Amino acid sequence: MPNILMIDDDKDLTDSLTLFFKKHHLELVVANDPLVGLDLIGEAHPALLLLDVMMPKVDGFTLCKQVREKSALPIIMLTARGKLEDKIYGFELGVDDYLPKPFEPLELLARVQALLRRSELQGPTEETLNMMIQFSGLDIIASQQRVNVDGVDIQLSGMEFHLLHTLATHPGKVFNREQIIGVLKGVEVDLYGRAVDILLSRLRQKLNDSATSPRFIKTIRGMGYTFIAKPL
Amino acid sequence: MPNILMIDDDKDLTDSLTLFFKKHHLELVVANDPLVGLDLIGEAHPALLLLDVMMPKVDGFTLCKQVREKSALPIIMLTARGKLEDKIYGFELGVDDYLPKPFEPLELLARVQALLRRSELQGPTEETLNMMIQFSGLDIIASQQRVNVDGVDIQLSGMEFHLLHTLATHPGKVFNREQIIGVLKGVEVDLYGRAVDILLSRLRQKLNDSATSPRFIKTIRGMGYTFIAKPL
DNA sequence: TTTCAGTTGTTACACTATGTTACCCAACCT
DNA sequence: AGGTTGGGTAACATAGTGTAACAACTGAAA
Repeated sequence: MPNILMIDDDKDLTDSLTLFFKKHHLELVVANDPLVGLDLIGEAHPALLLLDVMMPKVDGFTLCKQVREKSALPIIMLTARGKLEDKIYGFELGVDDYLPKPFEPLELLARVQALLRRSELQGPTEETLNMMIQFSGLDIIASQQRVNVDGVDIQLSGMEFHLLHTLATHPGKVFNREQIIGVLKGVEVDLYGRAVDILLSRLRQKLNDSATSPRFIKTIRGMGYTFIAKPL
Repeated sequence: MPNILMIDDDKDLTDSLTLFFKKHHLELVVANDPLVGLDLIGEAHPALLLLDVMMPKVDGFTLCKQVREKSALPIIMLTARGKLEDKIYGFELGVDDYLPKPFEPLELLARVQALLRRSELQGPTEETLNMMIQFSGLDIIASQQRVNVDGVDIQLSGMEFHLLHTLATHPGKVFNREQIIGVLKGVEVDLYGRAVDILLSRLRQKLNDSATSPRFIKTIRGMGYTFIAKPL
């Protein structure tokens, strides 16, 4: 179930599209405030971004630039400015498609699906392939799901790796259990037992880490867990 | 230099666009006859297809269908028929973008570049299909269906090869079992047993790979399989 | 046609990753 | 201190995966 983030201050539009997309088995996550939207990209991990141009505070072009600095997230730009120069400018910023308002919801849907179809075939980029996350005593080779502690390769299960990767890419950020479950399972679980704790416990064992005097993952009582390894 | 195939019977248009694209460092290969165009796809190995809808002999929709049966070649449809239903129909056939005539050449160029940008991230272009795919310890020669592991040629069955090729051209992408069955059989099947698992198991044996500490194909529990070989 | 070899699918059972329960301890309160 | 809460993890329960062994299919040769 791919989820799609729409950043647009027009609440009427976002409301009606949410409904429309749901009918077609797509989940639309909405941010009516562009700054909130930017945060949501990191949290909701959308498969595609629908971006309005004219918004208060930050305009869509600027937002687009910021997103593109970090990721190849598919973007469709929506705007009342249908002038050629605007379109060209949008495409130059790295937008994938540009649809002038007002548009038919069906056409938007078709374009969204076409772009998803195209980008789902996509593997990681060259940089991602060789990317390593390194800390003192801990190397994580993301593309191969390999982890090395103090020079020794260790074998993590899929979930353990995913969890470690998530924490390690956000050092210092405290994740609570719901967020962790959310990241690991996709977004929709609210009932869980101690699964996260056990997972953490097993991960620590394999990392040779201790709960009481942690080197990599620290427990924040009443809150969750956070990554504290020393940078290299 | 990516080359682009345009199939359109309007010679004035194709001539002027050829010139225009050349100015922008893109080579446009033209077929004014749709049947010739279909042949050219196999010969010129274009990176992208510009397709007119209304042509004598064969219409663009039919042509599009035929192309999509064989490949994921990026397609932009160009047509005077700008009605919603036409667009929807086009997208349903697997088109990537749909631009109503008359259009500004600059807009077409921007859309072509956007689509190339997107699909180049993606993995195999048509040319790649005939080339060698190489990873550390693994060579795949697609045109000859030959595979070499650590310097030793190994003998794969048709399905095993097809599977390996599919995974290897999308490193990092997780394929679930339905997708794998779909790719291998060409049909969407939802009933299946453990056929995929067995196929994988046999492939791993021949590749000298292990399920528990994989070098080439990793299992993602509850999801499917993904290719993780080290790039060369 | 039969026969054979190679390929693909099914069944069955072993194993592993993950989730649940339960109990204990540490941290944080009066 | 005693009590309460949240976290660590051992031990068990379950579901997803690996693969051996057999069955069915395919196509080529006899």
